[in-house]
Amino acid sequence: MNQKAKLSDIAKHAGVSQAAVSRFLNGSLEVRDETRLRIETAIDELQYIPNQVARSLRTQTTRSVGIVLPNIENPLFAAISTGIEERLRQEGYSMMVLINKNDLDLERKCVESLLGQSVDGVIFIGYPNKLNLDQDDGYIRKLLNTGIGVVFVNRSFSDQSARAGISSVNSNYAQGAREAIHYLVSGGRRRFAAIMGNWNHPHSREKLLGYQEALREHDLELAPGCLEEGKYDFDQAYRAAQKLLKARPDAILVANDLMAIACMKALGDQRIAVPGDVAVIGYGDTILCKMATPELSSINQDAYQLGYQGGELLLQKIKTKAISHATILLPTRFVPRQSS
Amino acid sequence: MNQKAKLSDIAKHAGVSQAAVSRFLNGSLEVRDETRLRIETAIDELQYIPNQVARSLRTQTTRSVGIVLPNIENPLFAAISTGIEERLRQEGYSMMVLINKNDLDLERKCVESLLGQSVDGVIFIGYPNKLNLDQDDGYIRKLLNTGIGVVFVNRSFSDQSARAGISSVNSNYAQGAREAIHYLVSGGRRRFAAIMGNWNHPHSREKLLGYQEALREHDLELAPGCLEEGKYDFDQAYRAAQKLLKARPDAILVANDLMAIACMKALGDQRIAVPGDVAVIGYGDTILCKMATPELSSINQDAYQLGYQGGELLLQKIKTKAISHATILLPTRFVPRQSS
DNA sequence: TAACGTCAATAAATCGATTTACAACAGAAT
DNA sequence: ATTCTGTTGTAAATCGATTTATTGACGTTA
Repeated sequence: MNQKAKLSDIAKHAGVSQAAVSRFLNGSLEVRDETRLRIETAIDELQYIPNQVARSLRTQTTRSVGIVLPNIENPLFAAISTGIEERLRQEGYSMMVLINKNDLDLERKCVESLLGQSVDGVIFIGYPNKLNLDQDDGYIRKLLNTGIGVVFVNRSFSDQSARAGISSVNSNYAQGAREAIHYLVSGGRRRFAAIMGNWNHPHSREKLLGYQEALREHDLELAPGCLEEGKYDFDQAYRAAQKLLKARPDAILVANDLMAIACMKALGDQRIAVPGDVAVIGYGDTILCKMATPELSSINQDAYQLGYQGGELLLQKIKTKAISHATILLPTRFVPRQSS
Repeated sequence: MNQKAKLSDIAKHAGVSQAAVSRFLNGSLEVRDETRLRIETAIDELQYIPNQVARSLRTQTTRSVGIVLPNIENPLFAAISTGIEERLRQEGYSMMVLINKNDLDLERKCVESLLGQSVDGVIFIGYPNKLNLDQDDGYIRKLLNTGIGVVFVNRSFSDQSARAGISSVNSNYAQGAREAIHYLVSGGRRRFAAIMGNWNHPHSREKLLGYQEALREHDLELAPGCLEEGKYDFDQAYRAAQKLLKARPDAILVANDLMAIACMKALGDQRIAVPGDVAVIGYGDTILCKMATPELSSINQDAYQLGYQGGELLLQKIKTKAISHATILLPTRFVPRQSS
């Protein structure tokens, strides 16, 4: 276990001052060719790697950001994280991943931990399901008060007052939802039903609003008994589909692909043909769509891009120290496949 | 944007020395009740949060570890990461996630970055596909030389000499594979075929060896033309399945669940009944199994536990500074469902 | 009362970088 | 030769905590 070299060792070995080495490393000011050469060989020979901790202490910047999300196993969040990582790595930032398990108390602890670590920014992904409006954003405001950048990706604001200073990237959920309805109606479907996520989940509501709005344009509506809550869970969605069938719909809109597949399974088990008798539309256009039989029509949401843009917004905030905020709304689009 | 309080502010505000505050925070030595009280109120009033960067510089320990993995979107890796995060959070460690994209050069850069950040340990998950044996573990040895803990999770050693000092947690891939064969044979299956991942992928080989070993015990074997490479890809697996059908197998073993579903789709498209004509077995026992129709038999691998144990091993290494290494092999087991 | 031991509090050094203020030295202009 | 400019190098301060060595207060014992 060899001792790691530090900057003063390099300076001594190269016969120059520490400041010279530091300037060389950061390129802030020029150094003479000869000096540069000696420093370079010294760094090479001693295998010097700058100590980022010491650097952070002095510069008050860590080149690291925190990512807070409900869980990594949700493919949507995983894809968003990938996009973020890609953009951040391009600029040499690294990312600390904290999991809030959909629990606001845990999220508060994550934020406190991040405050101690002096990250340069924080990205919140997704919306904690277990939601108490009153306890929400005290810690988020505290975060903002320290002046570090905050970005929401695929997350709505519970409290509008917190919006100040927070940039966000979200999907235009209603848009793709409307497209799907128009497609189905022009294909002759008339009796619509829907399986949504959680009633109080903002994105679930947006999707639903999109469906309803487009239906109204065609003088149609979701009849009573044609709306169920699937809680984003496979088994619950299966049961929800069974209930919906009593209303004899000819098209079922489902808030994500996983539940849509559960729905198709329920239909199959009842010998109901897809798309013959009933069309099924998922949401997210994930890899699951291709796997299903018949292949699942869905609404595409570019998760990677969501993350990439989120990373971009955060970097801008960090670099410009801007107090203002940007709001990006990425498009969604209907992707027809065999199930419709 | 209020200035954050630092330790010296607390000391001044409470009328004590910095050392007293530090001792109070770390509980290393006792402080008088009265002093303790004054410090506590000072911390409370000034909303003090210790600066982890300064602390790290002084103590030479960051309470953070690096996680290096090919990508987050693979459900196996995501589940492993979740297990790691859980165990690390229990001890107050946080995790930096670096993605190597299956590229050893990128992985080297990840490691260099981690060296600069002075993480207390590094966990490598999974095996980089693009593999050049000669260039492999220079940087891993460098990592070991600095004395920080290294743990492999679900990753084999390319170079046995590097094994010294590295702890590892892996699945006993062959075991579950053998179980599956025994089950199928006792169910009357005789003509076996397999779709593996990549030929040179260590885990793929382990699974295959398990299959072959168990087949030999029954005086059976994988006939020529009954082995295809699916590259862990849906479409390739679909084509691989089509080819295999020429050999008229009555059971197909597939190296992961995704490819197994592709295989079932290929069978369905040829009007071959599962499990009537052919049994299909996946690997991983992921959420996909329940989604498939018929539900997919698979071999369970406890990914979360893999990660949790990996975190545990790393923590032990960090705390004891042990040079020795532990090797954990977790069991896998066959889970029969409708497809067999 | 002097001497001693205990215990809590303090002042100052330290971790490894960056950065400020200043010195040294070169070459150009006077 | 002297002064001025502009460049490059240096010493020392700094970031915010921990930790060592030391002091000081207090109680006990001889």
